[in-house]
Formats: sequence, C-alpha cells, structure tokens
Amino acid sequence: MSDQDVQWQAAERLALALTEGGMQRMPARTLAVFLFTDAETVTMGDIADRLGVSAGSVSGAVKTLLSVGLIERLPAPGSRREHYRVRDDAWPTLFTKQNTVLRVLLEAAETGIATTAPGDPAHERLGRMRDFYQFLLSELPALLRRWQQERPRP
Amino acid sequence: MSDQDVQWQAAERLALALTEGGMQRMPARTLAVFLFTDAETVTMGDIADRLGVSAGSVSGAVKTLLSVGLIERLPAPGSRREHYRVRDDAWPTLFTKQNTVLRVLLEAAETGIATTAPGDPAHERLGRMRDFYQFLLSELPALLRRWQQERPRP
DNA sequence: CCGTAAGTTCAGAAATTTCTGAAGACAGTG
DNA sequence: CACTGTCTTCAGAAATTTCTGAACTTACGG
Repeated sequence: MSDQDVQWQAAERLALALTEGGMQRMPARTLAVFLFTDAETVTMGDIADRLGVSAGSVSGAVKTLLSVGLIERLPAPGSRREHYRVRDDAWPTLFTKQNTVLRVLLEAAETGIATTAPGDPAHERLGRMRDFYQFLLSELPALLRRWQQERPRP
Repeated sequence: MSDQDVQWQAAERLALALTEGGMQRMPARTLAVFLFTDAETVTMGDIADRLGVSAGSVSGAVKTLLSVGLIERLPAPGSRREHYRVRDDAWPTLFTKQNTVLRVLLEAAETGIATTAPGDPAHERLGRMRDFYQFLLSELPALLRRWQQERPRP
C-alpha cells in the first residue's frame, strides 16, 4: 500500500474522530483535506475534487470552519479563486469550543441544585457533578496558557 | 413557572449538551433522568414513563450507559424490577472517554507525519497538531489525579 | 461592458440515525 | 409448573441529517 493510501486512510480516520467529537461530517472531512494536503493553501475546487462532493457542500463546510476559526481566507492577490488554510491556533481553538459544552453542563447542574432542597438525592448528585465541571473549567484555561508559553509562536 | 418545570428544562438542556458532545440522543436523555430524579435509584419503567418513550428504547439506552460505565445496576434484593443509578465516578469516566477521541486524532497526525517528508507543508502542519495533542494527553491524566486527590471519596 | 469561472443558496432527494411495536426470553410468584 | 410482569431484540417506520444539483450572484479578465 502506497504512502498516499495510508495518508488518505489517516485523513478519513481523523475526520471520523472529529465527527464523534461533535463536528459535522462535511466540515470534518474538509478539515482533514486542509491538514493532509501537500499545498500551502487550498481552494474550494481542490476540496471538491479531493472529496468527490458537490461545490455546494464544500461551500457550506468552509463557511462552518471559518465561523469557528479553524481556517482562514488568505488575502488573495487578484485571483479568481479564494485560497484558504488551517489557522495556526486551530487546535487550541477547537479545544476551547468544546469547553462550551462543559459550561452548559455546569449550568444545567447549577439550575438543578438551585431548585432542589439539600438532602434531596438529586441535590447531592448534581452537587458532585457541579464540583467536577467547576474544577475542569477552572483548570483548563491554565492548561492552555501553559501550552502557549511552552510553545511561543515560531 | 414551577421548580419542576425549571428542572425539566435544565435536564433537557443537559441532554442536548451531551448530544452535542457526541453522546447519542436516547442515552443522553436517559442520563438526564438519572441525574434529576428525586429517587435514589431508577427502574426502566420509571425512565420510560418520564421520557414518554418505548421500553425498547430505554433498554438500549441503559445498555449503552452501562457499557461506558456511567451507571450501575444495583444488586437487587429479590425484586422483579432492576434498579440503576449514576455511578459516583461518572464524570471523570465520561471525560476520560472523550480523551480517546484525542488519541485517535494524535495517531492520525503521527501517521501523516510518518508518510510525508520534512519540508512538505503537510509534515509541518501535522507536526503542530501532534505537539498539541501530545501535550494535552500528557497533562490530562495529571489533572484527573489532582481532582481525585482534592476530593477524596466522601 | 460582456463572457465566464467561482462561489452561494436552498428545495428536495438520499442516506442515515433514531424510535417504535410486537414477538420472544427470562425470572419471580402463587 | 403455569402465570405474569419485566426486559431484550430486531425489523421496519419515522424523523432527522446530509448532500446534491440547478438557479442565482459576484467579480475578474478580456
């Protein structure tokens, strides 16, 4: 099996993992193309060719990836095609996005705690849940800061 | 609006957040029932009543939650109905499960790195990705350990 | 200014996920 | 040991997500 095939398989697995992590299918596959392409930048046509999907699908996927800050449009110097590439801070960004899920969970727990009496089993149960997510949400920003310090932009 | 209504809304939001985080719909809704119920334990019938869904759906959801270690079956002392409850370590468990997604992403990046030459844009790009996930996966276990130390089982 | 390539949008087709309902298995109970 | 309530399983219905294709918009290039 050629390196090309192995790469493509890895890209597929990556897209699948992103999907399991909550990303929609087409944005995930598109991001995989961005990561594994040989070129510095990519056009929508490139993506459509690579994935064998319609231009419409690519347009939607690129829009999504732009909106969450994972890719950026390059200042295209008088070309007819728009060029895009993965942003340098894509991974910390993605990680942070996922933390908004944690925040919703925390808020749901807090609401439940506020509307139950101490001693109610739900009160205690949700208290444990809140403690955990409060801990996480307090620690994760420090983790990211540590990452950025240890890896000052090249 | 009654506290009951507010609680139920919170439970629904919780289920929705879990779904966005990758959990399937029925397991997520079922877990929400486990968390917000007044009782210490819950039977399948309780869940079906609460959610207004079929016994078949509940059976599948409970099976899923058991398999990932979020709930446990109680040693039922000669009863016809099985009783279940949320496990104490459900949240750390859930968090750890999600890390397996990170691990797949890391492996995909490593595969891509191994099959490209240094200097190839994909090589560099995937290198940055690998560094980030390697960092995360090395730090998160310590984070969980810290949690368990700071909160010794009550 | 046209002509044309590139990108956008969206209605509906296609695929997938999700849920139900009914049949069957199992275990407690009389 | 038969009866009954509980749980499991799974084929197919229902709902939702996902993708396409065609019409439309935009802007470069001649």
